[in-house]
Amino acid sequence: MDVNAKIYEFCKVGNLKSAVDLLISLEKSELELETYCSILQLCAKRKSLQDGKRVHSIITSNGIVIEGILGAKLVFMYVNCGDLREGRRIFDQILNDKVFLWNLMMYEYAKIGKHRESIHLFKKMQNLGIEGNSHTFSCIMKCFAALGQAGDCEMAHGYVYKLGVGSHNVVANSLIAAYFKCGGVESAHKLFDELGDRDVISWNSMISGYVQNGSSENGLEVFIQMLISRVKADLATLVSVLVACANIGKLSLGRALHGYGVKSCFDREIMFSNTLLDMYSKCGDFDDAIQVFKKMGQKTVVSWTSMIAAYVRGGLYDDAIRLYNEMEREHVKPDSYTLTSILHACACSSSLEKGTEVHNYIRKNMGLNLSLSNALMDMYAKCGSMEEAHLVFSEIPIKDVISWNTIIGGYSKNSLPNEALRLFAEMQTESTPDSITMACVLPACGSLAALDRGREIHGHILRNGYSSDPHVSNALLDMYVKCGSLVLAQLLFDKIPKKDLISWTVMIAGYGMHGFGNEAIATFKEMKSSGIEPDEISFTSILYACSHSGLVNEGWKFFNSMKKEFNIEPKLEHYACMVDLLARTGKLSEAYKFIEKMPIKPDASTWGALLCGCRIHHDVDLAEKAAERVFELEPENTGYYVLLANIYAEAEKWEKVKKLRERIGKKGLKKSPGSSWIEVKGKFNIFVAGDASHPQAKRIDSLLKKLRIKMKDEGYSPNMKYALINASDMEKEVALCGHSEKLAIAFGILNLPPGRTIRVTKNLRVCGDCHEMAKFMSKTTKREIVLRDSNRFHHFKEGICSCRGFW
DNA sequence: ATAGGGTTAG
Repeated sequence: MDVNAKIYEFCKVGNLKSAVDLLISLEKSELELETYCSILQLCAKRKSLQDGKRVHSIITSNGIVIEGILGAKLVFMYVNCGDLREGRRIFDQILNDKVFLWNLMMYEYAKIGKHRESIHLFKKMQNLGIEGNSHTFSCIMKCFAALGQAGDCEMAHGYVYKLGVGSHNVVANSLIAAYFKCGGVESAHKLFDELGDRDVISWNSMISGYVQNGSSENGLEVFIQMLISRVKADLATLVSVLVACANIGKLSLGRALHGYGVKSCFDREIMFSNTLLDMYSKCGDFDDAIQVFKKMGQKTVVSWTSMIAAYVRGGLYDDAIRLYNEMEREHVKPDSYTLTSILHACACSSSLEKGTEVHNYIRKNMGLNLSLSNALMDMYAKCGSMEEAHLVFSEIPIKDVISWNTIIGGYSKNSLPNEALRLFAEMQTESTPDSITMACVLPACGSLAALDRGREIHGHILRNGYSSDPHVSNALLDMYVKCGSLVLAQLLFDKIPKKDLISWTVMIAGYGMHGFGNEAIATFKEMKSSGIEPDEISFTSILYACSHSGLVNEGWKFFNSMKKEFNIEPKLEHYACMVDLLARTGKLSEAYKFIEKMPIKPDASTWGALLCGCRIHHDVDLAEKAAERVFELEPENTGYYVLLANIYAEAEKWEKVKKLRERIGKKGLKKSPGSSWIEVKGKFNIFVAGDASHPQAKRIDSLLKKLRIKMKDEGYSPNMKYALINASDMEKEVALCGHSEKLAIAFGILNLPPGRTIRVTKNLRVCGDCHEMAKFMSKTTKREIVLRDSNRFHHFKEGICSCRGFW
């Protein structure tokens, strides 16, 4: 038998080894070109680059010119075996006019994402006058779509029709998909309407096109049309329709599709099961999601990730982390989706330890991308670790709006408002803020009481039409409340068309902080009658409101209704509110008994609330009891030692003050000096007690002296009731109280136009002497003074304070 | 005598 025929026979039965062995064993052969072709063909089929290369070198050493069909075969072999570079080298070498080969090269580039190279080849092909066919266009459409160039899609569309291949199903289908990817929904639909012969892929392209363009409803509509047209749904159809169900919560349809899929044996397909699992999870049916997960024969990283995400969605963060650990034990490698999910779980459950572990895993195994960096930042921020968050932020080469929002929101929430505002300013030069940015930065204005800055941002919000976003309007509301402008908050609140639980809670808390207990209660009732159920946070707000206005009976009613009416178990903060309320109103022993009977362990702030009440009502004995518990629980908190020292001082128990000072002396007390600030013309002026470094220090001092004399003349006795213990060294301040809030108010009187409200913010609670003086100042200078201390607001007007002594 | 259109997770 002829050698050619022998090799051909080996190739025909797929015996590549024998074919190649025989070829190698031949001396300078006189094989026919077809023989080389058939053996190259088999190499391509087997993807055996090694054999292909051998054959190639034999061809070259036999001095055969590589051209025509043999050249094409060689290119095909190299491309198929994954050596695109060598394939391209030969492709460029041979003069070729075979459309097939051009298509092949274009496809390969498209496959690896080099869409531009693919289009480049297409243009070259056109220049050479080689006409494309349906394959050419389906490929080129995919490239245009991937680059998102809608104009190109239309151009190609016209071109395709001129050549007369447009009616070809494959081309039409790829055009439909391309239009969807470039946002040309209407063009896609028109094309589909005009398409005479719609196959299952035409329908699938429409369904998935709609779903991916955010109109799942339309996708389902097309699916129904498809059923009516009696086109049989395949796996891809089901996957797209399940995604649509997941997007818009169509659980019952999803279930029906589950049944259909099982009947069609798609439940063996991993893609079907994964999509199904995600559908159940997004529709809130965790039990069925778990069932699908359990029954899956094989699980990919996608399956695990979807299940983890399902737990995260349901707030079961510990379960999510548990499942992640289990996945690791099964040696399934997480990808960036898994990691963002698990980081989110760590963020929401404040698991800094696990979060850091995940960060280390990423560092070691894969490196960061933008979503991962954003998720990491969020995790660190939510765990209160802003240094780490900023480190991640600073290492992101190209930050997106989410990166900025995350870092700004992180600083805002972690009480670093100046950092938040600084980054917000920086963001405006480097990126474009969106509505979420507003909701992230506004709390920073709130915590600084930066009303002017807050107003500026409000302007920005109005100019950009962000006001209808509920997050934004709630953040604005909160900002105005915290900046002391309750009237503006009220106006804004009334204008919110759809008030949610947060809007109501912010308003209730606002009324409470400003001393309008009855308004807070009315608002709470209004909220209930509008059909919104309070949660534990709204109860904290209403209880605080009661305590700031001394409404004992109402407070008890709300506290008791929590469990009875709403089945909400009171937490530490609710107990603390009640202790605060009882203690402030002088029911000290009742407060003490209340703490003793608590079903959960009281913390420092519970006892601290009692201690506070003891100061107001001068009960040294109970104060000592409460203080001992506080010191046990929070030995490092300076404020409580100062508080007890003041209680002793007010009772003139100087020996005890001395002893307390000695006790602290051994520990070494962290200083937290009182400071107050006031915003004038957008600039913050910060004052620290006894600090004379302010440029206007002399003017302020002489104004205060004048006021002090006037106060005396009008019968205000120099106030020795309030013992003044200096927080930094626990020494009695013998001289006149030089507290920061007085300085700031005086500065406001000197620098703000008459009639303008003076808004001062203090980091600690207001001092008694300052409180008295502020009353006087409001009367004698005919100014409204709004003072925010660490606890609440004091509105001074005509010698009266809104707190009516509850502070 | 070789390639093609539609498909899951944040």
